[in-house]
This record gives sequence, C-alpha cells and structure tokens, in this order.
Amino acid sequence: MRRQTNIVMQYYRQLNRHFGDLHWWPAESPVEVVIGAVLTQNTNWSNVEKAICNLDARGCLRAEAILALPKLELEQLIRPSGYFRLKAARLRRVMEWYSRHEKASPPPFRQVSDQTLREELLGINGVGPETADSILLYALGRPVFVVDTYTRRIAQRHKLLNETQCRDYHELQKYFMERVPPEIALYNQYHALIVATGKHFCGPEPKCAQCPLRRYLPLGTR
DNA sequence: GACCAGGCACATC
DNA sequence: GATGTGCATGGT
Repeated sequence: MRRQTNIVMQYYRQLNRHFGDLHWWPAESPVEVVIGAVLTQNTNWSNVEKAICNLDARGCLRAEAILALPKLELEQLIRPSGYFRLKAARLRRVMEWYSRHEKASPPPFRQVSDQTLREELLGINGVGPETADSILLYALGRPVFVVDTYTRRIAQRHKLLNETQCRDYHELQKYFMERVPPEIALYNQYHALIVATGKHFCGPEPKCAQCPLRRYLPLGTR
C-alpha cells in the first residue's frame, strides 16, 4: 500500500510540475459548475462553453431562471452541447434539486452530509457517479475523488488495478481515495491534471515535442 | 467523411 | 451482470 501511495502521489507531483495549477472548475459560481457537469457528459468542453454562453446571455445561469424557461427554449440554448433534448430534461431535474437546497434552511447544503447529497444526486435520472461527484467536489467543495474516462485509461495502462476493477467506477474511486490524502484542493487539482493529461496525449503523439510526461504516463490513444 | 469528446439510461441476452 | 445502443453537436 505504501509503495502504491508513493506511485499515485508521484504521478500527481510530476503532472503538477508540468501543468501547474489548473484552477478547476472553469466556472464563476457553484450553480454554473452544476450546469456544466450535466452539459459536459460525453461532450467536448468547447461545445459546453457555447451552451453556457447562451444561457448567460439569456440571464439563465441560475436554477430558478432555468426552471422558468420553456422546454423548447432551453433545448435551443443548450443545443451546442449535444444531446440537447436529453440534457435539457436532465438539467431541469438537477436544477429542481439545486433549487430545493437553495430554498432550504440557510446556508444551503451546509447541514447535509456528503453521502446524503450523493445519494440524492444519484437518484436523479440522468445523473451518474461522475456527474454526481463532479458536483460534490467542484460545486459543493466535498472531498470526493472524481473518476472519468481518462482516470480509467491511466489505471488500465499502468495496471494499477485489474481489468474488471478498472471498469468499475467505485473500485477506481476507492483506489485513489485510499492513496491520496482527502484534501479538497488536492482532489480538485488531481482530477484536473488527469483530464489535462488525457487531452495532452489524445492522438498518436503528445501535443508538445519530446514530452517530459511520456515516460510517466504513456497513455497514447484509447 | 470518420472519429472523438470531462456519461447515462435502457434493452437485451 | 455484461454488453450493445441511442442520444447530437462541433472540432480535427
């Protein structure tokens, strides 16, 4: 366990040196993180940005404002993010959840445990473990490790866990949470670094020549 | 024109 | 329980 802890934190330090502080999540408010978490499902972030810009221009980066939009208008605003009919319905359900907490005894969310919030989120149709954990970590500042496609690829390439375990979200999450100290800032930056690395190595060659990360994270394409 | 991107639910076997 | 499929846009 101790050696594995070192390996996982060694990756972190190496990536951190290369990419620096990534200041995730790119959003100006918690609710914008929540919106982005839904819209980014299986979608390039640049497409999500377009949708968020549309919502912003319409004054709809608030739960109540989104809930007040007619269904068709919401669909058109978020259209650039893809799966727009599906995501409009999902976004509304998540905004209903968010709005309920906003209206609850102030301050919002403060009295509710991480586990309860996670169960509530997973109970919403259209919210899976990655979306729930992204919301918990990046919008609500709860110490949960976010697992995504890139995390899975890294774990597979480096054989951190066996094939079956690598396919299981919670196995991967458990692996990292047992080896990375439970600090919000650390979990925040680590996931951001993993995504940055995934993007960096997407394609036959790393984006920069003679990439110093090559020997540490030989991700390659999927 | 094919492939991919910061998933998820549902059907089928 | 594992695997396949639909959902849709925009960049490379």
